[in-house]
Amino acid sequence: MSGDCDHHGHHTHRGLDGPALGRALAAAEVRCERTQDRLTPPRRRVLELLLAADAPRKAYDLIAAFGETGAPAKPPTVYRALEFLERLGFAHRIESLNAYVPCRIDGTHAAAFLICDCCGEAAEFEPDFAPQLAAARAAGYEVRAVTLEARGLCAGCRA
Amino acid sequence: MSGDCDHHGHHTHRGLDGPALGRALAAAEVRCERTQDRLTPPRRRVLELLLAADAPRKAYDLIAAFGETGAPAKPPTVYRALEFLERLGFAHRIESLNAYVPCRIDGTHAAAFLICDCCGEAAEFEPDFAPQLAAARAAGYEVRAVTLEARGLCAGCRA
DNA sequence: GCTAAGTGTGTTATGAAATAACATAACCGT
DNA sequence: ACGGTTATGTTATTTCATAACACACTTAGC
Repeated sequence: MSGDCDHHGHHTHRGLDGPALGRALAAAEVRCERTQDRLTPPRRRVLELLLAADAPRKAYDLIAAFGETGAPAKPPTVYRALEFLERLGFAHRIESLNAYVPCRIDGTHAAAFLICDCCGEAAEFEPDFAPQLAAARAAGYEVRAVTLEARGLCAGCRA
Repeated sequence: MSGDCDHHGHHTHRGLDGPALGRALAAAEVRCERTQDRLTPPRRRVLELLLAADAPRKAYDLIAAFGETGAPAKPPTVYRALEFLERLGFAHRIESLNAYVPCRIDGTHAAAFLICDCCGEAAEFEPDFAPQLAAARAAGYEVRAVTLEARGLCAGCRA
């Protein structure tokens, strides 16, 4: 599925680097300071890896890439960091991919993705969950978090 | 999360048994005959286990429960059956639970669930994905399947 | 009826994803 | 300094899922 797509050269790199990456990390620092949360080195490193990536990243990819010197991390290090980042809304887990992306929209407990089955890209979009939330309320549910994952083909891979 | 909920005795059993179970299986047979698909013994057995369950069922639970005599199945047997049942719309995988439920609504490639973090129940509801599909189209995506999973508390566990 | 293609199953083994459990260290209010 | 709380390091294990290959069943064409 991911990686199937080498029949086009259409992929814009979404990963951040250099100054843009630094700014994003700095912004995260600021947000954490405000809420008294601690963007510790392992958390910051995992966020950096997510922000720099062009596509959803698997936990074990992050584990392998964790050490700047090439040394891998231990799994709990990365899973704990991911848990923190998700909790604060800096990252999302894409369940149907077992992979993680940095949040690109900043809606805290709701996320929606368009996932291309051909090239593996996952585009986050602003979700309008009004009808679903209404249905949930009608059923007596108190909703705390919602995720939507749509699988299909992106514009580039359809062509 | 699942199983946390013994503070109420409010859970209606949703699992089918006896005649109702037989009718559901017979209906599945008919649907398969129409489309020239084969509801073979292992597929039928896994569907039966799902239909009889009161809650989402894990793959390895199904594996353990597979044999009528207590003998477990081999993992591929069950995973293949689940793949078939999902493909035909008889079952859904709930990604955030790594678990499976029988389809209770019969909308083929869309599914939406309200999942109670307290008691583990997963209620399927009729999804209205119009706003999300519109957003996808606007982004140039061709959507093939959508799933939505809302986590929270069911009416019983809120009380 | 034979046979070849396609589909489904049985089986062994392995790979991938996530967490349990416990020890150690850093932070922070008093 | 102290004790509570939060975070990390480390080992090991558990849970989830699939690869690979042999065998069996169905079925369409001959």
